[in-house]
Formats: sequence, structure tokens, C-alpha cells
Amino acid sequence: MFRMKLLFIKRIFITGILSGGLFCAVTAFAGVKAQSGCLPHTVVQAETDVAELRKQLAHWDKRYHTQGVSEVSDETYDQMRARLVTLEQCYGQQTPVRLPSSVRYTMKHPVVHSGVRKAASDNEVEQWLRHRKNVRIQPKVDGVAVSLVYSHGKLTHMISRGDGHHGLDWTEKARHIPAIPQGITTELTDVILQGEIFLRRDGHVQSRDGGKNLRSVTAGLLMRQANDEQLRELDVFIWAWPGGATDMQYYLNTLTEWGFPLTAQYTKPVSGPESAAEQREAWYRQPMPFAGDGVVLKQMPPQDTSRWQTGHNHWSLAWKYPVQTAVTEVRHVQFPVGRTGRITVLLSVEPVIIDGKTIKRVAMGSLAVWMKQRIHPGDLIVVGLQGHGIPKVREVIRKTETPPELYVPGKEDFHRTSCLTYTPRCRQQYLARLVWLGKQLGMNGTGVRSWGKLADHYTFSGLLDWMLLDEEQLKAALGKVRGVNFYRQGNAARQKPFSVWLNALGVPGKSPLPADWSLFRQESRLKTERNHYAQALEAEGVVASLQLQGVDGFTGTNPDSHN
DNA sequence: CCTAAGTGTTAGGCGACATG
DNA sequence: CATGTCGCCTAACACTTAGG
Repeated sequence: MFRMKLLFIKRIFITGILSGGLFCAVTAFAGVKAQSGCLPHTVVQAETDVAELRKQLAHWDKRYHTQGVSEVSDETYDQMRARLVTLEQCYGQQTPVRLPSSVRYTMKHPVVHSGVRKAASDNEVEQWLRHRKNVRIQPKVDGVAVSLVYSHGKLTHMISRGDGHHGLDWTEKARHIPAIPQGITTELTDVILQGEIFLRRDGHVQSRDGGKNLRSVTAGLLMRQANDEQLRELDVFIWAWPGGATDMQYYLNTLTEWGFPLTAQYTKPVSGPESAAEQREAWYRQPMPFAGDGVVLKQMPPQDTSRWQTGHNHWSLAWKYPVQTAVTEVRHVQFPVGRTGRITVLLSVEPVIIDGKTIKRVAMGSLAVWMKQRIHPGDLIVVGLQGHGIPKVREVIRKTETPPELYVPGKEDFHRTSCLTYTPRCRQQYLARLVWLGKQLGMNGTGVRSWGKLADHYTFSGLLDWMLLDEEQLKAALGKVRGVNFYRQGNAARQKPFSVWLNALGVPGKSPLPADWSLFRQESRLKTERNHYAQALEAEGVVASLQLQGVDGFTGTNPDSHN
């Protein structure tokens, strides 16, 4: 039921923004999609996608409403819902948002709950603040919004936000939450308070702990028929007293006297964008008694509460913390091979922005890790940031029903001694070997693309074919400056000592290297791995090339003598 | 103005090595 | 011999500098 409330509001929010033409900015900020607009789908594909998405969302809704189980985080759910709306916008379909028949919002809110608009960017926050005075900042507590109704000082109702006009009667639950005063001392006949019920978590640090799905847990507790012992852990943060007070200090003091001390504790004046940003940052990093997903900037709302509306209002603005995860679709799956034959898995994804970074590619460590989930193009995944920078697959949301064929390299195809000679399927490892070799030999300006150009231009076969090229040939393939540079670097490389060369060739093991190849061959007879590698270097003609080039330690060696 | 190369920072996977 | 630790390899991204 809570879920329905969420999407209802989301729906209103998104439609409102769409009509304002701000959709791209908003989705980008929310981390839904960096490139807005419609995906290059065929209509048929789009229809399939929409159908699949609807099915998926319906499944989650059902699980949630009938069993109270959240299969995915609220953040993911919201993003998927937004995704559906985008697709529908693109292809002119509409899904009416219908509440399941079991959900009935029976209780009328005395004053409607007006939603808070989310700022699309830091810039919008600045704009919003520019022409406003007496702005205050509060944490955007991650919980469930309710109205508390006091009549002659007695708590008579607690109502869930529902659609903003009507909600569920949670009065019975309020009786079991010690943090909610059952009575307040006041002369006023009616007092209506709007606030957030949340699960108290002392020492919660948002930047470190994240949302922890505390919102879902809270909603679950309130919807459960039985009165769980855990209700005692709930608390309330009041963020509005409609029509109550015009003087800030009086408003805060009164709430504190009544038994709602958090509002006074966490309401700060804001003098401008800097001070707002500072406070937002502070609340993001410091221990708080609740989870929060951002801050809310607000002015004193109008006293005439009859004009309050659901959806936006002009007196408050939410400034959310950067999202830590985003839903995205896998475009390509690649299996880069490193110089040692090690295979990693790289996913190219629809670009998403997380914490200011545009995520386009996500590495999956190793083949073994990939094998567990076998992510294919078309799959939907949740991407997050590990620490401060590295994208990581957090979760697979939906596998596509029509996965394309993937060429998955076998672990046995690439290894320490493979690809010392160029073949098309060896391209990656072969080039990785050259990049490493250039680097070890101190050759600057020899990146993977230059090596690739040379390999293509002169159809390389052996690892050292490049040593046979003269200055003119290098210039022809790389351009004047780079060609000359490459030639100089290559000549310098020829003078490097034997041990540097062995290293550059990728000889495994750490023990010290002898002075020349024949000594090396004798010593490495005992070390299987080195011996194996040395044999491969001879078999692939690498040693012969070096001998020909007169490189230190290889001269005078006759590789044939070892056969 | 775009592309290539390089640097700095961050992190996971995994094999090699050390230690009990 | 089992277990823990360390270093190497590979990766993403932001940024700078130089080439074409």
C-alpha cells in the first residue's frame, strides 16, 4: 500500500515535470539516464520492453501488497517506474496508475499533504535560493509521511499520506509508538501536524550507511496488522504545522514543548547557497538518528491551508543527496584479454550518472565472477560506486528474454604463453604484450592504438616485427612526429640490458635474472614456469629476432642448440 | 577541435608467499 | 598443511598535455 502511495506521488511528480519540459534534467540528476530522450528502439522492441517492465512492476507490487516483501530497494523500484514512464512517453502509450482494489484510502487529511519538488541540479537550488529570504534547511528524513490530528489536545488520528487527500487510518499504530505524544498541552481546539515516521537508528551516517531500506521497514511495520514490538523503535519528525504559527522561534519552541524536539534540533537558517551546501554536506557525513536522502529547503508556508495542493509547492524544495546506485541496461559485453592471458569482463552500459560521474563501462573482475550471473546485452542491472570511484554491478534486475549469442573466450585459450604471435583472436593479448613491452623498455608514446596501427598496417606476425621497420615506414603508419619518435624510442630500446628485455617480454617469476640467454636457459630448467615460457619464446621466434637485432645477452645465442 | 597518450586515484581478483 | 597477507594485474574515470 505504501508502495502505491509512492508511485502515485512519483507519477504526479513526473507528469508535472514533463509538462514543464524539465524531464531530461531531472532524470539525469536522479541517475536514471545520462542521455535523455528515447532509446533507439524499434517500435516492436519498445512494446516488448514496456510489456516486460509492466509485468515486472506488477510482480513487485503484488509481492509487496500481498506478502509485504520488497524484492528490490525503493530506489531501484522508483527508477524502474520512471523508466516505464519514459518509454511510454516515447511511444505514446499511457498506463493508468490504478490502486489494487484492496487499498482504500478511507481517511481524509484535514490539510492536504503537498509533495516537495526535487531540485534537478545544484544550479536550480541556487536559482531557487536567489530570490528568497528567511529560508531554513531540514534533513529530508527517510520514512513514511503522516498527518497527526490532535483535538482538544488529544491525539485522535494518524493518517498515512496516501494520495495526499486521503490516507490510511494508522491511529491504532500511533498508540503503540511511544515517541508520538498521545496528548499535548494547548488551548487550541485543533492541531494538525505533518511529519515523517521513521525507524530510529542512532549513529546513522548517511554517507557511510546509505538508506538501508529503512523506509520499507518502517512502512512494513505500519501496515502489518499485528502490533510489532519494533513499533517502539519508531519516531517522528514534524515538518509542518499547517496554519499553526508564523513566528519561527515560537513554532519550534512549541513543538519541542509538545514532545517533538527533533524539529527544533534539525532546523537551521540558511543565508545562501554556500551555507545550504555546507549544512547538507554536514548532515550527509555526521551521525544522525535517522536515515535521510537529502535536505529540504523551505520558507514559512502560507497560513491559508485551504490552498495547499498535492504535487509541488513554491515554498519548499528538496535537494537530494547524490544517488549511489542507478538502474541501467547492458549494451555490450566484452572480454578483454591482458598480456598475461588474464580475462576480465567489461560491460558497456547505457550511460548513467552516479555521484557526478558518468558511468559507461563496468568491470566484472574475472570470468568466474561473470559466470555466476552470465550478464548479457539487454539485461537490466543496478550499478553502484565502490568507495569513491569504481563502478560495480550491485544486482541483476531482469535478464532479457532474448539474449544474443556471446562469444565467451575459454580460460584455456589464453594464458601466460599464448598469443606471442598475432592472429585475429589473439589481437588483444598480443597488443597488451606490446604495450607492456614498450613501457618496460622506456618507450614513450607507444600506446595501444599506435601498436594497433602498426600491426594492421604491416600485418604483424611475430612479437618483434616492429623492430624491422625503418623510419620511413613508421612515419607512413603513425604520422611524421610520432613516427620519428617511435623510431628513436625503438633504437634506444635496442640498447637496454638483457634483464630489462626479459622483463619486457613478460618472463614470469621474481628471482634474479642471469646475464644472458644461455645462462638463463640453464638456470630456468629447474623452474617449470620459466622454462615453459623460455621454450615458448624460442618457438615463436622471439629469441631469434633479438639475436638478429644484436640485443644485449642474446648475441651469440643459437636457439637451435637448445632443441 | 578531436584524438592519443600519460598521470593520479580508486578498487577487486587472484596467485604467490609467509606464518602458525 | 591451512590460513592470512601482500603484490601484481587489470580495470574506470577525471584530468592534462601534445599531435594532427
